[in-house]
Amino acid sequence: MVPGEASYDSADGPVASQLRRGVLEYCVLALLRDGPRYGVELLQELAQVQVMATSQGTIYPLLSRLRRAGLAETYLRESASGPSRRYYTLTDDGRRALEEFTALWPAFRTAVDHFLNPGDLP
Amino acid sequence: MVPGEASYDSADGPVASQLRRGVLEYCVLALLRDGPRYGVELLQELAQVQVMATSQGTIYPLLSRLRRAGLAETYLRESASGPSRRYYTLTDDGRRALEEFTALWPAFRTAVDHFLNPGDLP
DNA sequence: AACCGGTATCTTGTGTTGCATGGTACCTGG
DNA sequence: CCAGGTACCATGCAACACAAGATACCGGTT
Repeated sequence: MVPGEASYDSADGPVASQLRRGVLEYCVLALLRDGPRYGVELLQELAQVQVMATSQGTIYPLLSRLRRAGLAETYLRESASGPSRRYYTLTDDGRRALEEFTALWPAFRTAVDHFLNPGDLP
Repeated sequence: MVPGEASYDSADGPVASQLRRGVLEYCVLALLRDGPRYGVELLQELAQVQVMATSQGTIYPLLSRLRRAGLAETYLRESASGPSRRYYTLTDDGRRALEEFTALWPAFRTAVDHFLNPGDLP
């Protein structure tokens, strides 16, 4: 069985799924900026904003990528109730990647708005 | 040779490339909403907004998908200078898909802003 | 002790998608 | 007639979200 999926499942259409592509990674980096987090915890925090809700099958490969890419480091810590948790923290490279995205996002956001709403000249 | 690539090429990092995923399709639909367009013309209009600039290797498969999915229809029209152009127009399904995205986009936009900027309560 | 539900991590396989690369064809001007 | 611009399309690859499944630790109940 795969617990925790019933509550945190995405459950929205493929449009939102495609939107999450390439953005989810940086939302996770942003969450790590505020302190160490572990997998299921990240799932819960993402699910608080409906459109970002995702599943374990997405978050764990993503976290593995972050670690392989040197954007995050991990350590194990015992839990009061349940198995050990693997906490993720940002590296300097991770912080730089987040800043790169933060710098690019406004332009992208504006671009999509521009195409969606016809007629908006500076 | 592949002309037109030198000017309309993306030429930005992989971050922007990942951002375009799943959004490019709807930007194209939005452009088609304002009237029929053909491939190279779409490339030029997308390139006007730096971060959306893409290449023919992206736009033609995308347009084929739109047609197969029934979101767009096409017709051929001769050009005054050059080979015939394949113009794309929106179908009713295409208009619906665009509306679906338009309805979802603000929530998504806000969500990313929310994660990037810590501390923003309503 | 044995069992079970909850918590937690990880792997595998699939489908979609942006992109690089390359190929084909049409038209005009020198 | 042939070089260059315009335009379309196909192939192959890599990245990513997701579904589905496997494994394992814990505490409380039977």
